[in-house]
Amino acid sequence: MRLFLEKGYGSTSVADVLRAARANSGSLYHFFPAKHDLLLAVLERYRSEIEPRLLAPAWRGVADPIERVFALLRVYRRLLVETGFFYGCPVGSLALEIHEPDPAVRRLLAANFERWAGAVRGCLREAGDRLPVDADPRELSLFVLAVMEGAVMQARTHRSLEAFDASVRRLRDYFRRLEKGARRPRLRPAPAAKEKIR
Amino acid sequence: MRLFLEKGYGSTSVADVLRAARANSGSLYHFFPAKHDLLLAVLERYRSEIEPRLLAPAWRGVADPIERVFALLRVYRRLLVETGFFYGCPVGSLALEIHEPDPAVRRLLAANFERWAGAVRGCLREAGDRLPVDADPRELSLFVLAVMEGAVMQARTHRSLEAFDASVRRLRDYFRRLEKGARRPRLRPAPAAKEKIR
DNA sequence: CGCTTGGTTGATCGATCAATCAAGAGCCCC
DNA sequence: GGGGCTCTTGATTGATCGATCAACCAAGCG
Repeated sequence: MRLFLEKGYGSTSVADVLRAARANSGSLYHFFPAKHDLLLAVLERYRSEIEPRLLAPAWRGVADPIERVFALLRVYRRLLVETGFFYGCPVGSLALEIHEPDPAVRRLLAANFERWAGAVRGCLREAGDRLPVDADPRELSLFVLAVMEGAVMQARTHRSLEAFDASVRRLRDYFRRLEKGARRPRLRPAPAAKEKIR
Repeated sequence: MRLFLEKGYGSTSVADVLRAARANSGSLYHFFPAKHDLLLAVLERYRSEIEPRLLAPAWRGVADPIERVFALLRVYRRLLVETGFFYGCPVGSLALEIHEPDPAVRRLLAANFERWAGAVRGCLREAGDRLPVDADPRELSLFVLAVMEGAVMQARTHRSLEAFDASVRRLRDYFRRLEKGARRPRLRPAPAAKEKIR
């Protein structure tokens, strides 16, 4: 996982993996028939770790569903800073590196995106009527993912947070305007009869 | 350019280039000291072609500056469709593939982003007071680039336009709300005293 | 005609690539 | 103690990688 994140899939040789894992080629190939299966395993693990290793820490102490979206973005910001713009979103990097139309790999990349966006979607749904009815949570979640990936890409390229911070700020502005626009239908600020979905 | 776009830099062998160009290795290395310089030349050409080969056709017949932003996004949408989600943004793909901190390559990638975002920024400045004063054109242009790159990434991964269209729709919604919010200060629709910057 | 310059040819280099394989090690059950 | 199983060892394979090189070619010039 570390090597694919740092050097990408194609530029990581099996010898690199063997050295880092202090294993012999025979052992590796006993469990993974080909290098390709290593990528599949990495992508599966990323997917399974999105919830416990990414979302859970990011949302610790953050109850507000919309704030959670930005808390998630803050994790990527911190990752960029702490690694000197070396690590970005591993899934995004692999998604653009893999050009071959391998169905299994693409399905796993899509599953990673789907879980990420699905989590954001959950937040937006939880936000309920704070957002306008025409702000489809599904659309919005895909939009947030696009902004994150594009922002991380620019940050890594420029080795600067400017584009990242600018993008997050504009996204924040959008959400502010969405919330302001949603308050039109019901003007009563009373939180008493707030119906709970689910 | 075609090979780097289709297979990426690392997965394109010099032999691939030689075959496609019907040249011999000696000839290639006479002009390009190393494969690395091939990448530099490609990135320089991309940068110089942004204006004539991307912006000019995209904006033909589109006068409205804000519409031009979305006309630009439409080019990427068409590219995705016409190539069956094979081609995306070449600069974005290379930006995420190149992990080594090569200064020359990174500078050229950044220059490509800068020119793209700069063009969008020009549109936004031209839009003038149709946008709120607090909507910094620089921030907005980086935001638009992030959305484009993230949207293309998702489209290629899912082999579907859903995330792309959703992202563009949300960006459109954002601009609509920005325009609506900007109309507050000056309510007169008279275009007479419109001062022209530069 | 000889000589220079700019470019071409394609075999060849050592390194590295992903992947293989025969041999053996450790362990459990009988 | 011995068979059977899982897993490890590491040398080795053939292909491919980026890059080099001496030889060659054609146009230009005096």
